[in-house]
Amino acid sequence: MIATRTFEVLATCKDSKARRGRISTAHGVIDTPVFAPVGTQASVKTLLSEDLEKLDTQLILGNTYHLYLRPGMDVIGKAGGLHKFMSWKRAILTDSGGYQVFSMEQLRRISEEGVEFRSHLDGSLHFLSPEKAVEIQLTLGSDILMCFDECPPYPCSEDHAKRSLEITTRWAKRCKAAHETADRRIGGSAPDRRPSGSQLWGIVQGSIFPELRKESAKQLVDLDFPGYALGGLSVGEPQAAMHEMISLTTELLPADRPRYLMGVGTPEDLWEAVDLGIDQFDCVLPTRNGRNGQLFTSAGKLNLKNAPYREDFRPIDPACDCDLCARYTRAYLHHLFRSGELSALRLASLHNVAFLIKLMRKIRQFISDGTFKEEKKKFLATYRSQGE
RNA sequence: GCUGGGGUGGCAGAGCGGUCAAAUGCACUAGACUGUAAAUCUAGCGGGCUACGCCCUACGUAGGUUCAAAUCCUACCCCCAGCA
Repeated sequence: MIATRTFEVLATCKDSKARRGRISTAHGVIDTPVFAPVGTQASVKTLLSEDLEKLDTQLILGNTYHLYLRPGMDVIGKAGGLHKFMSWKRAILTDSGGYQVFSMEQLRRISEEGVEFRSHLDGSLHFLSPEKAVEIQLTLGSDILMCFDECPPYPCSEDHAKRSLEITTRWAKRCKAAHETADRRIGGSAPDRRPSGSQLWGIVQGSIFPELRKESAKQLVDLDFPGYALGGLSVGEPQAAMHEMISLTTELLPADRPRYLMGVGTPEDLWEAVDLGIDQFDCVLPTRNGRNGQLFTSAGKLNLKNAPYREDFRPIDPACDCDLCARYTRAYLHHLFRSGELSALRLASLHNVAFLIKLMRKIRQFISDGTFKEEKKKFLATYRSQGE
C-alpha cells in the first residue's frame, strides 16, 4: 500500500517505453527518469553537498558496506543519520553491499545465512545478512533501501546465475520482513528515524539468461516491492545483451513501480535504458572517469589529458551553457591534470555529474513534449565514442 | 695544480666482461574505467625492416685488450668534493 503512493507516472512516450514520473520520499520528490551520482562513503568524491544542490541533484547513493566499516554505525547513529552527517537534505538511496559481493570476490564467502567479508581496510571479519543490511540502512536513515543481493560476475554459468537469483529472492523476503518488523517496532519514535518513511526495493538478477531474468522478476514482483532494480548488469557483458535484459525485464515489472538500472552508465546507455522503460540510474562513471581525466561532451567523451588539448582554448563542451564551460577552457583543465592539481579532479567531476544531470532533465522534458525518440536520435548522431 | 669520486636513453638513476637497446622512477604517447578496495589501471616509449624475428646506431671523446666491452686498459675533454 505504501508502494502505490510512492510512485506516479506523469507521462509516457508513444513510440517507446520511456516514461516521466515522480517518486515521493521523506526527503523530497524525485523527478524521473533520474540519474544519481554515487557517494559511496558519505561523499560524492571531490564534491560537496552544496555543489550537488547547485546542480539540482535529486538523489545520491550511499553504501552500506563502506559506511558500516567506516565511520561505523555508532557514529552515523549519533550524527542522526547519513543526511545530517553529510549535510544532505534531499533523497538518499543506499546500496545494500550486494555489489561488494561482486567486486570483493577475493575477500568474501557466501552462505545461505549471508556473506562473510574480510574488511579491505584492516582485514577484520564481518558478516552481512539481509537483516543486518536492512538494519544498517535504517540506521543510515536511507530513503530508498536496497535488498541485500548476490550480484554475480560476468561471465557467469547458467547454474551459478540460477542459484544466485534464487538466493537473492530468499534474501529479498528476509529483507522485506526485517524492514516491516522495524517499521512496526520504531514506527512511533522520532519522525526522522521512522522507517515507515523509507522504502525497500527488490533487485532482479539472472545474469544474461532471459529465462532466469524472467524468473527473477516474477519472484520479486510476487513479493510486491515499491520499486524494482535491475542488478548484475554493466559488469562486462555485451551491450546488446544488457539491452535485451532490460527490455524483457521492464516488460514484466509493474507499470506503477519505478525501475532502477543499477550501475549505469554512459550517456548512450542512459538514452537506451530510458527508451526501454528505466526510471532511475546511478553510476560512478561521471566521478571516476572525471578524476581520470575523461570528460563528457555533447560530441562525445574527451580524454582531456591528451596532447591535442594542450592549446585547446575552447570550453569543455562548446554546446553546454553551464558555469564551468563558460569559464574554464580545455587547455586549463589539461594543464591542471598534467600538473596534478586537485582542482582538476573537482572540476572534471563537477562537469561530468552536471552533464548527466542536465541530460536527464532534458530527457524528462522530451518525454513530456513527446519528442523523446527524435531527440534521442539527434543526440546519438552527434555523440561519438571519442569526441573532438 | 694535487688527491679522490664521477660522466649511461628527455631527466633522475641501476648495471660494472657475454643472458643489455640497457632495471626502476619521472616525463612523454595512447587506451581503459558503468550499484567506487580506483586522484586508478594497462600498453607503448633509439632508428629501420620482407616485423612472435632480423639489421643498424647507441652508455663523455678517441684508441686499445678480448671470440665478446656500458662494463677492462691508455690518452684526452668535462663535472663534483677536499687540499693547495
